[in-house]
Amino acid sequence: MSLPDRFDSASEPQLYERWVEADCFKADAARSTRTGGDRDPFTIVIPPPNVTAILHLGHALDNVTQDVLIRWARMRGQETLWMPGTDHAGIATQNVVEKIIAGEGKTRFDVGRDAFVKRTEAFVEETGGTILKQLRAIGASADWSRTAYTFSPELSRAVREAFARLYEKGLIYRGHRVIHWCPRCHTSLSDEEAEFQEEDGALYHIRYRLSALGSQTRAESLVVATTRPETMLGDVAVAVNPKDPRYAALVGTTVVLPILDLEIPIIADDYADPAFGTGVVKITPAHDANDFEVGKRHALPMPVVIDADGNMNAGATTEYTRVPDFVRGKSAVAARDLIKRRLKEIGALEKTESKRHSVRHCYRCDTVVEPRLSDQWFVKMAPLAKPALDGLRAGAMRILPQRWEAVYINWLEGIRDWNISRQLWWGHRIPVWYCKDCDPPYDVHVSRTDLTKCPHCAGPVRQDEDVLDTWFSSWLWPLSTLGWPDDTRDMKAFYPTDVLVSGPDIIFFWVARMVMAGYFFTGRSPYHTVLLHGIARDGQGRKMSKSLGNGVDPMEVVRLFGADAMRWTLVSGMGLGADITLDPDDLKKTFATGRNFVTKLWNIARFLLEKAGTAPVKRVADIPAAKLQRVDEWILWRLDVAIAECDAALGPLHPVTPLSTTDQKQWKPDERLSGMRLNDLAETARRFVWNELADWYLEAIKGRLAAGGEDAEVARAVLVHAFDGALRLLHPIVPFVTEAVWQQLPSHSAGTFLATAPWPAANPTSRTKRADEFELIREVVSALRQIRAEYAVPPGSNIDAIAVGGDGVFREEAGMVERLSRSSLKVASAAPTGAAAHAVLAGGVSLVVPLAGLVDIDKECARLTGELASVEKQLQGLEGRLSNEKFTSKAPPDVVAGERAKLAEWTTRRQQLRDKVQTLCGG
RNA sequence: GGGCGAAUAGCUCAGUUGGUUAGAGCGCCUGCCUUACACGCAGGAAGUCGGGGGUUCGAGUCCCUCUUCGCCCACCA
Repeated sequence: MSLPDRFDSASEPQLYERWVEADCFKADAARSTRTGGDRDPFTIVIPPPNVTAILHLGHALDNVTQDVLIRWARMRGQETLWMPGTDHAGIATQNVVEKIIAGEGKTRFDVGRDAFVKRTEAFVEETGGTILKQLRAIGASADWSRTAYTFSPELSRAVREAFARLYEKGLIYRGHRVIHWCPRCHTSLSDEEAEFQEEDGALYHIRYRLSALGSQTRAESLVVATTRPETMLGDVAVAVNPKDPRYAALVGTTVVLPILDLEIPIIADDYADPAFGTGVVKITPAHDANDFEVGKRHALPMPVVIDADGNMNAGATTEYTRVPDFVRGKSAVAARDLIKRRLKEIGALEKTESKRHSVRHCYRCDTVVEPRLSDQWFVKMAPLAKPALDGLRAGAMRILPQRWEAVYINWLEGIRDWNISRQLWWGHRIPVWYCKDCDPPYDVHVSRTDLTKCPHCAGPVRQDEDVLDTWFSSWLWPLSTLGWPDDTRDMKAFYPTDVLVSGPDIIFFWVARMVMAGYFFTGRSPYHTVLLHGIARDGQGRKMSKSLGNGVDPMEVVRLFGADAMRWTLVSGMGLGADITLDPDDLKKTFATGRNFVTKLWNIARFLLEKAGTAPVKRVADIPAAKLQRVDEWILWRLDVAIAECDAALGPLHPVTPLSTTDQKQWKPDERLSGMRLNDLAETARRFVWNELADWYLEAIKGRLAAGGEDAEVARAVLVHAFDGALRLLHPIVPFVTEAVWQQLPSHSAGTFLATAPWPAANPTSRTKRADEFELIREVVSALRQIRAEYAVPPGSNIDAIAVGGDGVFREEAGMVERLSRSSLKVASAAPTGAAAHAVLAGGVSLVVPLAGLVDIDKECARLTGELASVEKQLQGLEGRLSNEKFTSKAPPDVVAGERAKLAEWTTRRQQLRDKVQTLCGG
């Protein structure tokens, strides 16, 4: 039996198919302990990618992280569900289709609503879901039989139910106020969707002439500062602070709005900050959220001067008189220049100064958003935020890295109502019908089913034209994908879910809102752990993005090196929550780590199959301890160390301490920060399989395997066991190569998969005296190799080395030393020689290598002396601490005991070093 | 205006509650095509842990401060 030279990554899809055919990824609600089954559930819902998206590195990073956790949980014997699906992505998808239509010289309005929606459906049908296929290619072990879609009939039902319940509880209302409006997308946006960007702008100081000429002693004009002079056409007042003595006398009088020559009042309002500029602020209620509030307080008119396209016009229902001909129809940006020029001409422009300020942009198309007065549906958020805050504080949920908890808390504490109306066509139509014939309060009807006539007067009804914010369906995702609002088996078996993996950029959009929805609709947090990872950056540290074209294409990486190589590189290179930098210009170098590692695993398997064969092996547990060699005990011990460290890296699957306030569990403070360190898992497993199993164990048993007989059987059994254990630890990260190799092991039984094989358990007692002895042997061998390399002892010639240790402890291992160094190293005699000796000492066994003529004694002495000094220093510290009353009385007893033990250990070490220095340096 | 993060070997990054001589991968140097692997093996060089101050027996780790870069939040007229 032999394998090809390299793992063929082109075989990954076939492996994937076999998992799917064997239903390895399918979750069974009946097996969940919550429905009377015998396995604890473990659930992750995927952050649904946009249905038309194609896989980029950010997705890869996010989904590989989830897959590692999912595969780990599955091996831990959990009833594991990874819920896959896509998001209809209202605004994003609509934009894509609009762009296509634009290529035909048309707008969506030319096409018409019904035809446009049909067209978008067809587009999604045709191009959608590509990303799900790509997720398979990177090994994502999701339960595809449950694939969900936010716009499916089932999930749409959940959306309506959620809307109706919130409305019935008074948490959804229609609001008339200034919202963020994207003139390009032609829709309103939530606060979160209108992102700030720093820009260079200007602050224009405009002089408003006082019309109250009665008070002759005052200056006859006021100066207001604005970054948006074009909005002055919509000014209805200027405001000063009521406490500002400079203007107290002017309150109640009027100023003349330049250009329009309209008289507008001077009002007093706390909103005006005396310390800012001149302390006078112009009030444009229709085009500024703050001004709108002021306008409401003072019952001011709210003339609209900028239309839905962002041009200088009023809405159809408003008078045009405020927009003069010279700017009418011009864009706001163009109007700014024209207004500026006109103000200058009439001497009303006092001055212009440059100013850096933040301007809101549409998060989907980057257009500058326009504050706009309109009617929208809002969700009242404060009542929803409360339980989400309490839940985090009670430990029902944790966020890793923990620093994001402050961000989450800060946002929820200052939460504002959520505008959920979008003036789009692609999305869930708002389930509200209006009846013209009824009098209020019967004019608005929220319904779970489509209405064709008014439930009160049976007259004709008209459905709200708007659709819901995409995130209004997303925030229900952990519920809706499991069948909510019905009390389904999946809901019972898998809700609440366990971990949510995402990027910190959507904490507000999605993560926190899902928690709010979870508490509101079910009384429970939808998950107990939020794991936030970093973002992918290019070689220059720039965020990878489509627009910059600086991204690494994961599918290209898969094609070149295989999914495992990519997964390994990502997982091992990513600290908890840290960004990862990958150079898109040198994929070979960037992914060398993963590619090399996969090949190494493959080659260990080749060795095993060629040298140890495929004949059945004994279970290690059935081998009498006396038959084990030192190195066997050593590698078994090292395996247990690796398992324990991997377990520590991943932490607990879920919290176990009951939380009295709900039926959920809570994280205890000490476990709250533990686990989820996937890079530690990778590093620990790599060290074991490469630096211990391959570098030492494999080399050590070559002779034994070749010799055959009973001892060869022992070595075979231990080798298979140790490698099997390593493959289990590694499988969550590199599922393909480990599965391929694992199925070739002599211990494999037909029809079983590593994907569903049990996670190994560490035996805490496997460290033996003989295992420790092998540690010493490693040290000795390393020392000899060092000498050989440093002094260029030719491979063919001998080093006269002497083993000391009384009972010939090293005799059998000496042969191994010879093999390991691949030279003719000989153990010559059993007595130490001369003062010129380099000693490796430990545990009462020592080996002395005479170095006459080889070692630079001075150099070695300097090294030893330095080491001694540092040991002395450490001892001094320990002694100081232990003689400190405060420490010994206040520190926990086990800590003190630990320090005492350390002191003893270090004292011994100091003595050994002193002896060495004495011997070697003669003083 | 407020807050957060980053700065550790040539490069990309680990470094959990302070504690042995600060680690890994890639790159580099030396020697090896040794029958699993040159995508490899053995050995090696390379770090004032951003600067300064402080706490401590002991600081990459804790405190203060400064510098540079990045991110988030805010009614930045």
